[in-house]
Amino acid sequence: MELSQAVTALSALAHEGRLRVFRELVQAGPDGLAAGEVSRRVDIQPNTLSASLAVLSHAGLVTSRRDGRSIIYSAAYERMSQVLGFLLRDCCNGSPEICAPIAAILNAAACCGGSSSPTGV
Amino acid sequence: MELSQAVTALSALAHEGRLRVFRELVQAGPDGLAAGEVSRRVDIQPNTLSASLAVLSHAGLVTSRRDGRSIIYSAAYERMSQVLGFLLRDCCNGSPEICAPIAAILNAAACCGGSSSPTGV
DNA sequence: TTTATAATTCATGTATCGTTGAATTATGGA
DNA sequence: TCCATAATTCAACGATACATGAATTATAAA
Repeated sequence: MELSQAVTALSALAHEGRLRVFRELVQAGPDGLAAGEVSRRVDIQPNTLSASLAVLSHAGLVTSRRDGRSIIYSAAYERMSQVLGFLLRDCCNGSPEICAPIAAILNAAACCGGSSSPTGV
Repeated sequence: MELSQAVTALSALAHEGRLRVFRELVQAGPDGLAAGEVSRRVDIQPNTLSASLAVLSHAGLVTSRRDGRSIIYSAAYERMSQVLGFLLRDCCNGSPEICAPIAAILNAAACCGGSSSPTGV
């Protein structure tokens, strides 16, 4: 991932409405949600939401597919992990002990990061 | 971490110059760098850099201390991990298998996340 | 005290972003 | 075909963010 791509993704998330939308999709899981359903859940007008989804989509953070009259949006989990990986890259250059706690917090937040041993922190 | 704090942090990082500055500090380690040294390394004018560092500082992503005529800036590793954790929270609600790859990438990026077994991915 | 260095603050002009109402496109059902 | 629903696009106005040059504060050395 390049710097400009990371900036685009971070910019997309650096907005209250868009961050709420993104997290709603992240929590919704891989099946995603119709735009109208997102609009109702986060209480954002359809046209405003459409602009927000366009920004997230342009940043590669969500994908979409049509289903009848609805358009279903889903979080792009892989892209999200690339962005987070970019922020962490070389984080402990020269002093590995610094970012060990970071890895621990991330393992805890990613509820399925059970591949790491809790005691190893 | 609250939504508004996350937005503030993401906004601070959603800028090419500031992101370069932040990563430079992340890679520099806990000892940090003097503002002037950062200015030289990322090739940004002192006054512009000062504004960037102020934004990062306000977002809690860097800390500073005076040393003689210099002011030393350091990355706030804990804050960074809080932000990343916020983005990941509840990411696999209902389908844990989805975010397993995310945890794997993060463990790889955080070079010291060696507590997880590579084969466990 | 005077001078030089390090960094910040301030004012300003420009550019970009974000929301909204109205109009438009696309699909499904009567 | 005609109508209703779902979502997007467009134009426009207001607000916010950015970079820069000049001035200011803080520290150290002569």
